[in-house]
Amino acid sequence: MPEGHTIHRQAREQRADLVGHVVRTDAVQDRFAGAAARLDGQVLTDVDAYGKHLFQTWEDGSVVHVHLGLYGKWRRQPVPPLWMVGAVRLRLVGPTHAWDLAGATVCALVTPEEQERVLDRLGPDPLRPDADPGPFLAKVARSATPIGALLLDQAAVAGIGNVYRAELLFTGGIDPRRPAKELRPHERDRLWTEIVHQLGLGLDVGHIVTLRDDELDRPRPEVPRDEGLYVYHQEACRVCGSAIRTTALAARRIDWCPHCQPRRPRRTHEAPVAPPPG
DNA sequence: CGATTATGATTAA
DNA sequence: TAATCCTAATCGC
Repeated sequence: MPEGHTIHRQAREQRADLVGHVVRTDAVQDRFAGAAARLDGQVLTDVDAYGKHLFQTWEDGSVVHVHLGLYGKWRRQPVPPLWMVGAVRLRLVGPTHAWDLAGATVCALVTPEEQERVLDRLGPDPLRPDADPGPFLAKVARSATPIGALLLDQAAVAGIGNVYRAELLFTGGIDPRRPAKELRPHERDRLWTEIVHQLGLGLDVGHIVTLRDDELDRPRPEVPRDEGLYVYHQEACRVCGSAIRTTALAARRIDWCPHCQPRRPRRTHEAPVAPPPG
């Protein structure tokens, strides 16, 4: 179940396996049979990821657009491919490895213009080196939407999913229910830094692992946990032990620590206390 | 073996 | 907000 880091990882692996090679295709599901037949025997010239969207560019200029959605999966196996799991919609067979696609929300043959239209709808992708945080920061500063909902809006920032939004707000120390525009400038900037850092870590490691700065140089505490997460589907906060709270935001569950993510930003330096009147 | 849940997103109401 | 697309793992009976 993929967020942006997964898609970028798969794009990287497909580039290594398939780009520059003649690819044989095979479509098990009828709905994509025609497209697959057209691609069969062509050289795959590029694979690239934007947010959660994957684009494969082929020799004749056509583009395969894939969005895995909630259930979609790419499966990689050696050549010749021996097994087939589920309803495989598209099979790409390269010189050494084959890639099977199943369950994707989107698998379509598009033109470069249609690809551009998809990209136009996306906010900056933190996993792309040229990502410009400007539009994201401006949206946060302007929007009354809860920040926890805005992080799932792919037009605001591309590639964040339900696990990352919860974890990023934890490492950023922000209550997900706070209206975006009420974040302080340093919290906005910090949030973008966290997004770039944590998704980049996920891309390198191959799965979601969030790390707060203060734990970077420290062995992680031996607390039972799923996949090294701070709050998502956790019962107690790994840092302070508080009971994790859960609610729905943008129609998805979100978990947060009421102590590490206070509703009001905690002041680094307490304001001078005014002498009591009278 | 059926019900439930899931790292997504669009469309209709 | 709800229904829908569609796959797979997990859990309860």
